[in-house]
Amino acid sequence: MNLKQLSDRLGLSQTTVSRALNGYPEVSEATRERVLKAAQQTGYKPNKAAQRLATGKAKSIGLVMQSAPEIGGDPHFSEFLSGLAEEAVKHDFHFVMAPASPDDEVNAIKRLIASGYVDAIFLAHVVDPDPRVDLLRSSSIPYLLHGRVMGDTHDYPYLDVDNEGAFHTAAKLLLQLGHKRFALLNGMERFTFAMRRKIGLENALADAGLTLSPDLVHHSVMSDQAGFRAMERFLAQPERPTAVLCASTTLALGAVRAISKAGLKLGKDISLIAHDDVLSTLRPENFSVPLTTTRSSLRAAGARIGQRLIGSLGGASELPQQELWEAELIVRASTGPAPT
Amino acid sequence: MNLKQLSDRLGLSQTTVSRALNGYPEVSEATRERVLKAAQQTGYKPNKAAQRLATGKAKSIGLVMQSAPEIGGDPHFSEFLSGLAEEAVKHDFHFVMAPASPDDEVNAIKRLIASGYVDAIFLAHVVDPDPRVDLLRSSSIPYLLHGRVMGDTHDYPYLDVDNEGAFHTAAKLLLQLGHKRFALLNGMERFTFAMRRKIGLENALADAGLTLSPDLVHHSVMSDQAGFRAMERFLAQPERPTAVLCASTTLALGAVRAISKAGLKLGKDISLIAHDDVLSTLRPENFSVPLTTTRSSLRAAGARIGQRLIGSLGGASELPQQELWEAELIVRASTGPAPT
DNA sequence: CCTGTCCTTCAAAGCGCTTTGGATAATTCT
DNA sequence: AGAATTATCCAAAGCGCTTTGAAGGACAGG
Repeated sequence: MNLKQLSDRLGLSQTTVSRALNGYPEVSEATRERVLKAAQQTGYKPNKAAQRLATGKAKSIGLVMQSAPEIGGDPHFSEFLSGLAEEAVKHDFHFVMAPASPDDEVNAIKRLIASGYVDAIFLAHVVDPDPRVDLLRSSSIPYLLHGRVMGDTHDYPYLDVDNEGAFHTAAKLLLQLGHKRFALLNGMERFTFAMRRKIGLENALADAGLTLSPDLVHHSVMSDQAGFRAMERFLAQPERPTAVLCASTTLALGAVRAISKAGLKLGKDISLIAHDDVLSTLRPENFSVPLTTTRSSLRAAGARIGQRLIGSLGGASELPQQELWEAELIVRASTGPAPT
Repeated sequence: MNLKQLSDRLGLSQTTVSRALNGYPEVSEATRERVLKAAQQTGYKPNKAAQRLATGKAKSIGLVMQSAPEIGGDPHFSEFLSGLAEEAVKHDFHFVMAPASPDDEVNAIKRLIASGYVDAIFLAHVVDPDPRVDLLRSSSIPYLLHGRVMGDTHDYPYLDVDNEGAFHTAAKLLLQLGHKRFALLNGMERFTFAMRRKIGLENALADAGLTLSPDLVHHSVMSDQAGFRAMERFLAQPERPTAVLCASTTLALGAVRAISKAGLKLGKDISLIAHDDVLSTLRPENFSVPLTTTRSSLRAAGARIGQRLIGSLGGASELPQQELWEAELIVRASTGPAPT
């Protein structure tokens, strides 16, 4: 069933039917109702591709999804997506996901833009420098980043968590508790969120006249397994750390396991603070020793990004708009005074 | 840059340019090269919406994503997606994801089909009866299920794991070890995968003249938290179970925590077998006591589904095709003889 | 030199929708 | 009553692509 068939059946023109369906005022209430009813009965749904072609709008936002055999699914990704979806479903938007191998992301974005399938583009996992951001900046399609590049040029729209501040605060708490030897369990080095977290920690240490030993810094994907291995390595050092900052609860899971395996008590022999993205399947308060965390909901970020992206399409101001969310420091049992 | 502009610039007709680009034989090699080069230089990318409108094909597969404020991100979902993406990226396919609230999924599928945006549809989280499956069956769009409805009418294409067999086997192992009192930590009751797992366990017990106590069955979302709570409840029973079957490693995570909190030793006081979807962030071999599991990779299933779906569009046989994957039983340290 | 073939290219129609610029009929104003 | 609005509705163009049917040119054979 298409527009033509529907209008033939009603004895009306396509114009009128289209207008009736889309709420234009130039049709009488009587015919509008007639049209609506017929559309309902016949199950008529407009063809989006045609709509898109005619209007240039399609109520869809595009995102490229990194895909490679060695990259597994990321719970952070789906947590974020569920927030985005929550907002999208309210406005009848959908997503177009273009999978791309890591070295082909720029092209994937180009294709996405040119495809005419999407009204706006979302981008995450910002690196520095980031060619994808440059591309988006020079294109005319609306977009929004989750995260930002390094440096102070803030002429592009983003939403980011204050990662530097979060780890700075966390480190300060540990310093106040008397800790001197710190370790960092971080995400992949190339991501700016990881860079900023490291900087936050380093600055806090510098303020206290301390430095971060390169041997006590680990960068990797954020899996349970990676956390375990890295923590085992840390503990094997001649002078082992008494304070650990951890970029995610999944990493913390492994780290905690390594700690108890070594016979150490969390919150006593060793203190740990993890960043908590509020993953629905893994809560820091449910760890055997509840985790002190810097918290910022990934899902909420997704929802907010959806809101802004969809809002900007509705004709809201086009100004580059930035948003920086502070993470909450939540003290639980995994932190305590430095052992003497 | 569109086709018309490109062809004007080349002094050729749109027809010729289109044919050159799409590899038709009716153009001379000389002009084909000229066209290809120009397309490259100008960065011409065909508009997918127009292509779709003209051909009816769009190299895209659709999926609806359940979204509700109370549903968080699901690591299983993203693990599966990464498999699907792996295959899609090979064939330059993309996904169209329509988020829908749980009570609106049928409509979301209808919209997806009518939208003209997708060539095929993928569906997961099968329930029974499942109106979405009925809809797909009666529509003419190619589709594929991950999972299947209950009953023996197998006239629709699916790929499923033999959940019943997996839990049957797992239960048998525990029975051989002398266990008599079983508990089940399952996924949501409405999903057929959960139903089948329960049946597998019940049948194995029945063969041994045992029954499953309703007090020792728990259905919920598969989160760490849910696993913890349920296991605590199980352990509080007057006669506590000595064997536990667990529908996922995330549930097992919480369950194991409850067990150690109660001062019990896994693999000794209590045995546990979990189903392992091979989530990249949570490996059963890395649990403090490595977990005995029934294993079946979700990511592999995603890749296989992508392969079949994309293949069927390429004109392969349209026969309803079924596939049932056996899960591997992998014995590790979380299972041991029943305590006497 | 003319005709029949093949090779290459093109004009135009069509995919299903929106939207511009009228046209017609109903209503109001003078 | 006739003129000026206003309320409804419509024909046709256009979005960017593919594809059908046909035309023009080159080349061989008669």
